Amino acid sequence: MTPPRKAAATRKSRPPGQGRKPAISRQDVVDAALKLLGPHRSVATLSLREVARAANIAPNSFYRQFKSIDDLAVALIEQAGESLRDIIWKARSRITEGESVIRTSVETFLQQLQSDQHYLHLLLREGAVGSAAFKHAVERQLEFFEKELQIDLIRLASASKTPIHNADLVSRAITRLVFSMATSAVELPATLHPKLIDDTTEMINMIMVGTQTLAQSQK
Amino acid sequence: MTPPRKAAATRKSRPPGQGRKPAISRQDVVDAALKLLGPHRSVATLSLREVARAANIAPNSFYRQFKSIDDLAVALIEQAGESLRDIIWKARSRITEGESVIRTSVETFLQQLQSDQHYLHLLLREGAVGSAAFKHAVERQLEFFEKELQIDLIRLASASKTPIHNADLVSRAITRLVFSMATSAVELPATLHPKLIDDTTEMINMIMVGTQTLAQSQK
DNA sequence: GCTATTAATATACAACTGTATTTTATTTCG
DNA sequence: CGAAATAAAATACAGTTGTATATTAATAGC
Repeated sequence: MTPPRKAAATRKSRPPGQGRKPAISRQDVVDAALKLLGPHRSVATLSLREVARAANIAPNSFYRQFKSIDDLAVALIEQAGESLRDIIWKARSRITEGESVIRTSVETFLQQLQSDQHYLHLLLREGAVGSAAFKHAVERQLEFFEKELQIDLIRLASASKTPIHNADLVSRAITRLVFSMATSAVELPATLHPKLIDDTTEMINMIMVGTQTLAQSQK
Repeated sequence: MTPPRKAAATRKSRPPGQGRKPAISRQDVVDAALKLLGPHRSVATLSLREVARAANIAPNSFYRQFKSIDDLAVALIEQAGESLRDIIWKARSRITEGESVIRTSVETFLQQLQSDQHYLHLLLREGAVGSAAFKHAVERQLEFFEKELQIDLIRLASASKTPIHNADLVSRAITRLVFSMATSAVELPATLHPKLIDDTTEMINMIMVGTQTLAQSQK
């Protein structure tokens, strides 16, 4: 379908001198890889030739876009991160009502996971396997998530006069928890998703109550 | 009356009919695979031939011990689970003092991770990639961990008169958190481990305070 | 000793992998 | 146009993979 957003031009567009016009773009290769992947297929199992086949290019043409499969994987992760940031944004815009911030966010997150352009799964599962560059790329995206969450938490705290203790740890813990639970969701039948949402919400709630209690007792 | 019998074989003792004596055991193959693995090598990258080579057997002899590489992987996970249970036991025996239960446990966990017989890493990282059987095996070991933790939590709660709310969710959340943080530890230089222990301890502390506060407010 | 039974190896094969080298196609500029 | 430059494909190669089939080795019971 439509890739969520055009990837920021990581490569500067070369000055169009003379020569043959490129027939395929980096994004074409990424899209081909994405078609191969899915909730149950790991990026580690992709071979260069297979991706090239899916993109309808000769094996060697792959090298013109990426220097290796790992390079491709990193690009995939970065796009997944963008997709994730979209989701956060969506969740935020759905709040504002009198509803529970936590629950709404968790729901949005898991809904997006189901609708699935194969993006999120990469971030969920593959942070601990693969090349160093790959792992680092995943770590970076998670940190973005944590950062944004932390800002939200602080804003929320000052708005509702409920103090917060160690906002950085809170956001980190919540991030880890949500990602871990979401990973389980992928393997679960959809009928159990509501319970998983309940559970996750409750876990986060514990952390929030905990940090608030600690903040008050230290005042 | 019972005739003296030879001690039970390691795994499946096959009825000792006639025929050639086995030269290698399942465990030999597992050990060979373990030597290949390590904190930065995923089980997904093991090939049957490579394992056979490491075990000094012909590729086809592998099939006598395991029906596939996935089968081997499941066996690895189960042994990792046993190792994990040893760690828990060790952590428990180190408590009893007046020290913090949480901190001592987290410390023991991470120390074991460093000393490393390559076992734990499997459980930490690979729960979301690989075959369905493999993922299920990992999930099962994590559930063991959760179960034991839950029992501990309940015992602790009734001993210290501090009530606990949703002990199952608490143990699940803590398990996920610890595993996630431990996964990060593997990639981190050892100098940062103390901070990571501090952080993890604090996160767990938040959850504990949260559940206790909730339990009291609901009384 | 002979034979049945099992264990392990040897050989073979087709498929696939990553990449080096060569060839062809297409475009732009002088 | 023709030359230069670039993109893509074609060809080739050495390596690995999983497994099917056939062969050899060793043991236990008769």
